[in-house]
Amino acid sequence: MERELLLLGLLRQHTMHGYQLHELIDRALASCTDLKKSTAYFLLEKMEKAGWVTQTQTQAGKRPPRRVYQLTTHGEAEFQRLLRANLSAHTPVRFADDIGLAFLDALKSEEALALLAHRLTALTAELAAARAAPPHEGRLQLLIEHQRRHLAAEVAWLESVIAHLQPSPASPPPAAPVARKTRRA
Amino acid sequence: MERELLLLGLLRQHTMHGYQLHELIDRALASCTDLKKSTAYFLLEKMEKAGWVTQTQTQAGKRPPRRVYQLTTHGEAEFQRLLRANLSAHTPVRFADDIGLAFLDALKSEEALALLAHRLTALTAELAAARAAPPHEGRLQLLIEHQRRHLAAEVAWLESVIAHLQPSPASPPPAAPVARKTRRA
DNA sequence: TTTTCCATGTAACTCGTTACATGATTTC
DNA sequence: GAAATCATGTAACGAGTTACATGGAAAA
Repeated sequence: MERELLLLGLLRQHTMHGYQLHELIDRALASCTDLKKSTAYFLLEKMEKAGWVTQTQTQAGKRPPRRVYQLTTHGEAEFQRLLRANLSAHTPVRFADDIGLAFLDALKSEEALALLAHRLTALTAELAAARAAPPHEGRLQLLIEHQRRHLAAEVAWLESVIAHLQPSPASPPPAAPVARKTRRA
Repeated sequence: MERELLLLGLLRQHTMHGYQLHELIDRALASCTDLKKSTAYFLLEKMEKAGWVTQTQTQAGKRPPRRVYQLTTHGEAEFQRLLRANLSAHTPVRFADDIGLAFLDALKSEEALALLAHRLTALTAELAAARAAPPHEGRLQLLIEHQRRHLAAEVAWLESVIAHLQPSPASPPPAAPVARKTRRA
């Protein structure tokens, strides 16, 4: 529901059309969240059907008319509801790219280190990008700040993993896939 | 692909059936990742079709036969491929529950604080749970450790947000859908 | 004049979850 | 004898992405 919340929250401040919303999110919030164009359009349509927003066409030359959206009273109520739900709950974070760490020993430690070094580069670049982003108005700054803190912590973490990985030797696969005899109940 | 990687990695160590895999993940890795039963079964079937694993039935009384899976050579190759991809890349993390923070000003600060306090409770509980989890073998411990570190950082972050939120007064909705006199940019 | 930007949309697809169904077996 | 556990599955749905299609306007 957080995408709906985002759209409603933005629309609450200014009426906007889909392209505009997508662009705003893509520019200002790229480091924190993302919302594909198709998703934005889809969601806006859905919210209109649900009566959360209304739509007003404004023509500009002969291009596709802008569908400018505006919150309804019902939409405002939904916003309040979603906001409270969002603020009061914590959504656990899953680190998809941690899974590989569980199987580090499947690789020679040199290679593992090289791969993690590569990851560290990517991570550092992301942190740099997040730091480079211009300051944002009001509470938006909170999100950016959070992301920065988080990324910095991730860099530190990854560096420590790499550091602790140095002294271990190579280990070949533990249980070969060809093995036949092995059976377990 | 990280779910496939996880299954392959576990199957590489011991041959196992779906129920067993799900249980292992649900018990040992609950704080780091999750994998629903249906997903596990589905993935195993998919991987079998793809030739990454083979399946051996073992009957136990009259219950549904255990389908015990084992890596093939092809599966081992895939595992290696997925592992490298996983280790070398960084997957950006999105904090879904940050969105609400952007719109904190839509609520009276008392209420915002109460909601965030509620979130903090949930977060603290999660941290406690992560800390309570028993130590795990080998590299698995890395994941647990990461999650713990992360959660601790999140607690600190949330506490700082709450602390900085204290001194600000109430602010009514900035641009009401019904159109009031009050407007702010 | 060619590229980029504006502005919309649709269809197919992937991934994963929910909810349901089955039936033996062990535990209380 | 009831409840939890073992062990499998299926069907429907939901959310979101990808890739595609359209066409005028502005900028290079």
